[in-house]
Amino acid sequence: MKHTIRSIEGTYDILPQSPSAMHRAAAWRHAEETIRAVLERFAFEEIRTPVVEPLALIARGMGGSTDIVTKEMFSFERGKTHYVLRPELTAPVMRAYLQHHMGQRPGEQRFFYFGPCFRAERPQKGRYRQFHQYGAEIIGTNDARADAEIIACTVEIYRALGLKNTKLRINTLGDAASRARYSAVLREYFAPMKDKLSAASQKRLQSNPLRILDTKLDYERDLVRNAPQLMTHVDEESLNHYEAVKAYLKRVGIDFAEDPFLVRGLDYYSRTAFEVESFDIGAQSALAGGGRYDRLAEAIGSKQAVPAVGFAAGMERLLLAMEAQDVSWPAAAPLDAFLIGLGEAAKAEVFALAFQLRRDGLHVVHGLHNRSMKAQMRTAHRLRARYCIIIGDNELASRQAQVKDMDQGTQESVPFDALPRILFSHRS
RNA sequence: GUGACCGUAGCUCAGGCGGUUAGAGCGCCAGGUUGUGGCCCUGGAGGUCGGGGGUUCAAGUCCCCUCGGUCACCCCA
Repeated sequence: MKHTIRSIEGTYDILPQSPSAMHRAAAWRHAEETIRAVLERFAFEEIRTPVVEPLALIARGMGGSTDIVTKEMFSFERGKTHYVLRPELTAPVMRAYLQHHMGQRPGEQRFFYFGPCFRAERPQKGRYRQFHQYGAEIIGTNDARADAEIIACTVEIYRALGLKNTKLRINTLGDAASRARYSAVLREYFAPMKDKLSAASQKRLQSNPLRILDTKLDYERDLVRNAPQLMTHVDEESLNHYEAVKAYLKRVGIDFAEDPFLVRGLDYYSRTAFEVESFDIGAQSALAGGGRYDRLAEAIGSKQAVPAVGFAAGMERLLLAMEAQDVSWPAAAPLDAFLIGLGEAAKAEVFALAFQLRRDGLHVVHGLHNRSMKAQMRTAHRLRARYCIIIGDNELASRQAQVKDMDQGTQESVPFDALPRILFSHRS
């Protein structure tokens, strides 16, 4: 409680033991392994990109009017280079795709990622300054099946984890042109009632009127309710695309709700937009979100348009939801044996024996403190060791260890070289 | 960035209107067996009461500042 150095605000440690799933390594591993298994069944390939990226990638990729870019970036400069700790992974993945000319590989490209992201927001439940996202992208096709497959994969992961009490909402934003037309219509609609809008929404009127639609302020919702519908301004091709996506989802039995006011916050989205919400994790309820982003590649410098669709999901929120629903994870591998050496010569023997048993594939530990036998037995018990192996002068002389079964309380004499066989035989 | 609540041992928490050596339970360590765990008993270590300043004869307790935590707004995964 003195001036020990602490972790930075909004960051946290994941520990071997913790009552909360989010702070417990075993829960993370279980979630990660399940996620990877599903993603790999969907034929996504893992991609890993740097934690730092050029500022311009994020600023141009996500859009200059987004909150993330204008006030939530951890950025710094050295020399002439402006760096940013990545706030998300879609733009970096697209960057890698373009940089390595991955469009030259056969067919559309399917990637998944997992890693830390950074946003300088005020921490609260489900929101941290360093947080973790996993997600997947299908790059190189505008086929509606790609959209449907991304959405299906997003929810399939929750099914695989046994997560319930979630809701999938979908919408279409139309193409770039229809989105621009609709923005103009909205500006006209809201202009007369400008002074009734919140300060934030008044700014959005200029920068991105669509964002006013998903306001959470009650008095704004009333105004929004009567606003012109996005759907009536969406281009026909996008509407057809949307209908196709919905049909594919129905075909595989994915439940969804259409939400005409669902507008994703990032500028690069067009056409399909979707979000998965949990009702168990507080105000930051979005477990995952995504959509089509056919304009991102050009925004970050590609000469050609590259159609793409993807999702991103939050690990912390997933773990909070798992915890709320008592989703369990496999217990850690049990300890096969705890070795106790009494006397210097025996301790040396135990050290070597432990090494050999580990090489044989057994999970063993021996105490490194010079403590009493009683204390070591107690430790063995607390570590839930299946066996205790005791070696003193007598055992050293006869090359026979005392092997105590910690469940039965029985004890027998076992030759050193028979130890692996005995320990393995009692595994189950 | 804004707001509310909170900050006493490793953990969970007690500490009426300020009063002298700051407590409990659990955990940890040791002893009760010259080489044996769980239960029980005994003892011990561990706190500059988040930090700084102020009021007062006296501050864990009151005031101010500050740093953290939690939750919400906002925004998003």
